[in-house]
Amino acid sequence: MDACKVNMCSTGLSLALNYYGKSTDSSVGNRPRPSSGLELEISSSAAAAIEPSLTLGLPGDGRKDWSVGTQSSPTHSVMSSFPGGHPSKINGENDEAEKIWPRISDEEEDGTARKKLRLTKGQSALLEDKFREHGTLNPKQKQDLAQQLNLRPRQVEVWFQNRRARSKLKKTEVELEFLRKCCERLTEENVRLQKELQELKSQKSSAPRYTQLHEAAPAFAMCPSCNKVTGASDGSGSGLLAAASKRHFSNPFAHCAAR
DNA sequence: ACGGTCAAGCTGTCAT
DNA sequence: ATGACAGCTTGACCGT
Repeated sequence: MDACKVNMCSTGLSLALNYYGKSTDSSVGNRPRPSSGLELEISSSAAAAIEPSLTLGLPGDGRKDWSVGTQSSPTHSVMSSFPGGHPSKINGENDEAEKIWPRISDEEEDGTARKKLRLTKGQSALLEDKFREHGTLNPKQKQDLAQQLNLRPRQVEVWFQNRRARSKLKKTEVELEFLRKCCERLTEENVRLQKELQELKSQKSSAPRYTQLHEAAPAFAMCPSCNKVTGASDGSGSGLLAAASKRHFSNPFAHCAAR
C-alpha cells in the first residue's frame, strides 16, 4: 500500500502536476527522530551555483513502475526535475551540465535511452550543506529546497533518505574498525599473558626446592643456580611468586644471571 | 567485464 | 489510516 503511495508520488501524473506548479508530495509533518551521527560526515565545499539536472527516462527498462507513466516516461522524464521547463532552458548553464551529463536526443527518449538522474555538483553541494544543518527536513524545508534545486520534493526526500543511510553505513564502518583494533589489542595482550604464564609455570617446575622453601618460609628463597639462600630483602617484602607475578616481575636471582 | 556509486523503488515498522 | 523513515534492492552510469 505504501508502495502505491510512493509510486503515486513519482508517477507521471505527479510529475505533470508538479510541472504545473503543484507538488503532490503530501507529507504532513516530520516526526522528530534521532538523526544519524553527523560527526562522521565528509565535508563538502560550500554550495556552488545551482546547476540544472537531468532526469532521463526510457520505457521498457524492466522496472515495473517505469512502464506506467513513471518518472522515466519519455513524456515527463526530462521535465520532472525542471518545473520551469526543459533543462536546456534553465539559467543558460546547460552547456557545462551537458558536458557532464549530455542531454539525450528525442530518438533516444523514444527508444532505448538512458534514464538515471545525476544530481549536479551544485545540487549535491547544497544538499550536503542542508544535511549538515539537519539530517531531516520538515515539509516546508523540503519544499523550499526542492524549489531552490529545481527538483521535486520527492527527489529531495529520497536524497536525504539515501544520505542518512550512507551516513549510518559510514558510522558503522568506523565503529567496526574501532572494534577490530580493540580485538587485535586484546588478542595480543592475551598471547603475551599466556606466554608470561607459561614462563612462570616453567620457572616453578624447574625450581621445586625453591618453591618448597618459599612455601615453607616465604621470607627466604634458595637460588636454584647457586643454592644460596636469598632473603626477601629486595624491597618487595612479598613472596617470590607474588613478586614474579608482577607485570614486570623482577628476578630475585639476577645476581646469578649476571655471572 | 566488473565493481563501486547513487537515485529511486519496494516493504515493513513506528508514531500519530 | 496515514505519513515518515529505515533497510534492502534495483538498475543506470562510471571508472578501471
